[in-house]
Amino acid sequence: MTDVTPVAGPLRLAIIDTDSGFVQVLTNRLDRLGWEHRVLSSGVGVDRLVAMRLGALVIDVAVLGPQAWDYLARVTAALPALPIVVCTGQSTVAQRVRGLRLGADDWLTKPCHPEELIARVEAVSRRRRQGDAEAGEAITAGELEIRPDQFQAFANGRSVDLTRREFELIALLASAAGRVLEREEIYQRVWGYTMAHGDRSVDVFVRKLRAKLTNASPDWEYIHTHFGVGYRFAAVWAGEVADSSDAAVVSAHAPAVTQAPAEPLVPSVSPAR
Amino acid sequence: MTDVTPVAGPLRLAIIDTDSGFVQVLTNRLDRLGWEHRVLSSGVGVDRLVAMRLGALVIDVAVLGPQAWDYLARVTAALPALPIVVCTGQSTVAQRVRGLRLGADDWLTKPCHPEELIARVEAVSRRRRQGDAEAGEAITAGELEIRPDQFQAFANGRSVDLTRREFELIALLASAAGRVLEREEIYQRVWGYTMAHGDRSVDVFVRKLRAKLTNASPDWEYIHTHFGVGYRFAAVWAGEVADSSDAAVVSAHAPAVTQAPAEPLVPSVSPAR
DNA sequence: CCACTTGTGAAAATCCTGTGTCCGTGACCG
DNA sequence: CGGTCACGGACACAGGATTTTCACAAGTGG
Repeated sequence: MTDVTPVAGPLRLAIIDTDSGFVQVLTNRLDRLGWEHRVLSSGVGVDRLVAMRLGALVIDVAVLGPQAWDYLARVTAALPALPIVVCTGQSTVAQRVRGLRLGADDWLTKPCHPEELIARVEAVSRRRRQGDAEAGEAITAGELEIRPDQFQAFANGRSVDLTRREFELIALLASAAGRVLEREEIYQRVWGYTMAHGDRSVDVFVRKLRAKLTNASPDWEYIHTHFGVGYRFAAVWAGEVADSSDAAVVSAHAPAVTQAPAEPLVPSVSPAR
Repeated sequence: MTDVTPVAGPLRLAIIDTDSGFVQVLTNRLDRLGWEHRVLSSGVGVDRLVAMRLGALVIDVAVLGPQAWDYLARVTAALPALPIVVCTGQSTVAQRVRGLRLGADDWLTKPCHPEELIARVEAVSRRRRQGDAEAGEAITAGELEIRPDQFQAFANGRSVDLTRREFELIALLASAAGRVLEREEIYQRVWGYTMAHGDRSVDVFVRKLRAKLTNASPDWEYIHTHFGVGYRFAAVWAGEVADSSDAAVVSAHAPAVTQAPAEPLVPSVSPAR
């Protein structure tokens, strides 16, 4: 059996710390692991953090002084999905509890071994990724095949020519296995940070996706809108549209019948090769 | 400032430890928090753990002796979604790294403050819920199935075509499992803010719901009015109503627990009971 | 019978999503 | 270095879908 759930791949992480000795040792280790990293000597704006598209953040709250709590709160508010490991000197139980409650995922006391820090970052990241479909497994639904290994979807063997964002969006929806996903959740998991009020990005990308999908696989509908909620992925055959008769009949009282045929079509996951 | 993502509610957790003093202090604190807990003095079979439907597991690997690693591996293999916090005495960096790589989410060294342990359990659980499908389980009553993952209710497999508010209302009522809910409370929990005096929104939505439900499942009544109080959800068979009298009387007052299986508590929400 | 509550139907006010267009950025190319 | 292009993101608008509000009718309890 699988004994260890490996972290999918090298992480990109930022380290906010000024302890040069510690940072030196740590970055050496990270280099050997092939992890991208960036060392910051002070709290940078949340916007900057967002732009870095981090996989995890390691932070010594001592660097931030009295504003540490506030900073931590702002980061976790803007990037709820970002794993945060606090690694700092002596601290009281109350401080640790406060940090953890504010959204930190782990709190490690210096001096500490870089290997342990890395293991903790991995442990936290592992949790975050879980829930997403295992990377590397193709998802098939209708005429569509979504291949994470290629960052691309195919319809009848031909590439749908999705951009990165488009691919991530369709992959997320498809991996949700028929569940309705709210815009907030979609945004947070694809874009990585909290959606600003009134942001229509998700809608816009859904439109782009639908356009490309309709083009590549005209007889199927894949992304369904749930008014006031969000979107749901499901492959539905839409080749024969009998709009003339039956639709009119029930339109007055039974609007539900629109999707009468056994709809709960869940995408099937097939093992990647 | 402010928002600390709170753990949704009390967790159910198991503690594998033999240190009676520590366990005593910890369980006291847990009781005050209202968390369900169970103390085990040795590693129980993985099947037993599965049956407990835990929200988290706290474990002192010292209790397990040399088989600790193997046990940890088996647990994480069987319950990859279960948050695990190791809380044990002195350990080496290598041991901690091994434990974390094996799937433990956190590793805390005794002696430790129960509050910190709790904060760490919360931190880990917070992550888990984020990744996991946070949608609760479906609720079934009469011909009706309420599916939180779809933001929709189904009657005999067909969608009832509820709007978001309608869905939230029926979901709230149904999850109250037969309790009468006052309008104020309903409004507060569905709309999110306090009801203005004279607002009839709840009534209006109940009416819309009844219309759609009657349409989708004519032989059942689901929402019952309690004059001067509020509404109550309960599936009641109303197919053949003997017009005489007794039948009507019964339907009006009977507790009518045609609910799903027998669960005194909420019908069926995921890990909670 | 009176004072209140709740059920109804429809109009009015809002909110939501689909769509088209425009703009800044960064990669690529001549 | 300037021009082009693909992309991601920001708006604005329009057509619907949904939610609120209102005025009344109907029902309940004392």
